[in-house]
Amino acid sequence: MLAHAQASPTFDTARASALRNAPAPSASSLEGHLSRAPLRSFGAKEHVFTEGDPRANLYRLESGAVCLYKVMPDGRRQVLGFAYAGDLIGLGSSAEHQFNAQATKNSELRILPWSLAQRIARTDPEFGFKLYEAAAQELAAAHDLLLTTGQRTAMESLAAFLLAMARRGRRAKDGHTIIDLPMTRSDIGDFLGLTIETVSRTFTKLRQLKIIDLAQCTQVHVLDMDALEDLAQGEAG
Amino acid sequence: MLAHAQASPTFDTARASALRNAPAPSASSLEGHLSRAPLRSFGAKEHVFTEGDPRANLYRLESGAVCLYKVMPDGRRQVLGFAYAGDLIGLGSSAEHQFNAQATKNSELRILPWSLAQRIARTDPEFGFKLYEAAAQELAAAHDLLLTTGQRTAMESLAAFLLAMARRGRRAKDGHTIIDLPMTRSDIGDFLGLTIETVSRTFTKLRQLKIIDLAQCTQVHVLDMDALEDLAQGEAG
DNA sequence: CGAACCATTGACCACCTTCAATGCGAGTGG
DNA sequence: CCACTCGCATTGAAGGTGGTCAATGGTTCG
Repeated sequence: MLAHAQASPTFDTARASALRNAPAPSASSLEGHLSRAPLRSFGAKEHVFTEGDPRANLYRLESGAVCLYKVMPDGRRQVLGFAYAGDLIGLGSSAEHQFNAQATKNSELRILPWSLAQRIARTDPEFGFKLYEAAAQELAAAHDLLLTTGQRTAMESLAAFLLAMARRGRRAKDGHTIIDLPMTRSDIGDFLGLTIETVSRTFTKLRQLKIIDLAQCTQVHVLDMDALEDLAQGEAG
Repeated sequence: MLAHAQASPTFDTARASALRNAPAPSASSLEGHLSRAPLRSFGAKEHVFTEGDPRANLYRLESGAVCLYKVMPDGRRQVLGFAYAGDLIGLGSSAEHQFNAQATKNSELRILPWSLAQRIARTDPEFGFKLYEAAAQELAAAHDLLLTTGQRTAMESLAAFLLAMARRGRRAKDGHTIIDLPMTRSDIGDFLGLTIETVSRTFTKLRQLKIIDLAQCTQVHVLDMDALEDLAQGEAG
């Protein structure tokens, strides 16, 4: 019998936390090169790149937030994740980007041309391995999201999502956690594979269950963290 | 206005094709080390590793097929992908495996301890970059699957899945493609986020629409490839 | 031959979507 | 200052897609 370890509902969209968690805090080669790379600003709603663009650069988000998504011909959208400060953007193996990256607010990114990156990778053994760790981190996040879109109900999805956001926000106040949601209901819906109406209704249900409280629609107070965790794992009715 | 490039319904589960497509056919370092790594056999239904196991080894599948999946506490299962000969298994950034890998038939895998891999990566610049490319390839597959589980209908999902399988099988006969499905309806369902009943019913509908024909339940004849492609992109009723 | 597993089909129903109306807040211009 | 608009969130009603439960048939294996 297979020992089913708990599937952790992390959605850890921290794309380069492998980097941040590096055992050696001495500036890694990737870190070193990136910190010297030129900085560019993007306005809210501006695209860093779109699907089909040549994959010319590796980016690191310095400030702001970026939404990664795919679209179908009829406009249906799947959000793949959100990037925050410190995250690498533009990892991939093909010649062209396979998804879109759009700043959700004013953002600053460091830009490292892939041509240069490949040159570095050829001489610096650590560099390629750092890239690998960042990609593997993203892969784990994608796998977590797959569990949600494929198996979880709307309630379970939103609970798992809120837990993941709580884990990166972690602003505690008078006992219970406060979560800031720097994205719209539409972003959340397209992330979880739900409509905005379902997202909104599920927020309402969570409020009625006294599990969360909504100060504004962008700020969630977690009243019962245990219940939220049970919900995310499908252990509640 | 954003130029919406066609979202390619690939599901390219070929995990290490970055490797196979390497421009230099000269044995890469990864290739070289792996070809010298010890070989181990796994019987059908045997697990290569399970979620929570220490991530001790990097594997390459030499023959057979391996199913990668996550499970929820109540038994719901999400298949993340299928690995075939040549694919790398066991990529990740955490200390423990975050999903299960189960041989679906008798399989042989080469085993390279991560401790050794990290030592190689420290000296061989190409090695880490190859790992990165393999991880990025898997990431793209996961993103494609997300589009399916998150946005596509059952019909669209199955069409996209069949197209992806056709792309890797490609056995043509008297004009139309033949697809072999080396997995059960349950595997397909858990992959696409559907139940086996829905998968079965959707196969039946595709047959009634004269888009496919089912010789056996494991062999699909594609009668109308264009219609299948339209379906996968949501461009048909 | 029986057992076990898998696939198919049917009936029913629940969850989520769709369509629609309302409310709310920010930004803009009269 | 206020009316207007626009975008976003919420809520309601109706409908459909896919899930659940159940029965049947086919295939493989012991």
